[in-house]
Amino acid sequence: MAYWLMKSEPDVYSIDDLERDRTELWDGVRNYQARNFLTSMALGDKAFFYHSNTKPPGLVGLMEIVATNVVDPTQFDASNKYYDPKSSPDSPRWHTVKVGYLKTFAQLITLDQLKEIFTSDELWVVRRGSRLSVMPVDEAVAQKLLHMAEAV
DNA sequence: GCCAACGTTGGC
DNA sequence: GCCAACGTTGGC
Repeated sequence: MAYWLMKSEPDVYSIDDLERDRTELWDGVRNYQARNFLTSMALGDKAFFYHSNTKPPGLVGLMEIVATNVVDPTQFDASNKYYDPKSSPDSPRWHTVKVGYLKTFAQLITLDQLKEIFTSDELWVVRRGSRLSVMPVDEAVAQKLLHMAEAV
């Protein structure tokens, strides 16, 4: 089982929204590196939910991958923000996963804390200028994060 | 609101 | 295939 980190702006979709919805299709990723990580996810993998573009940014909870290699329907919808005219149903360009809610951390693990504890090699999200929205998290790093999330 | 980082596009 | 222009992300 692998661990991942997935970013979302809470104004667009937050951990509270996911808690309410229980599961959600993670649509709208239009970056090839992020997409490649999405397609390499397996059922039962877990993902840290990261709130970006908010104060303060950081890890807010944990999700589980409940469906893999799902064709992102927004790519075919001309009225959608994520419409991709170069993609076709015959050979869809964008695949994603469906995530399920596991838990909300008792307290946010802020980006500042992450920067104090991890190097940019250990955890890509602390890398300056990193805009990648989906990334792998090393097993040892994941265990540390889970421990931090439980300690109050 | 600013701006650095950086991915994508398109002219050549 | 290069690279300038442009658009987006996301911390601050």
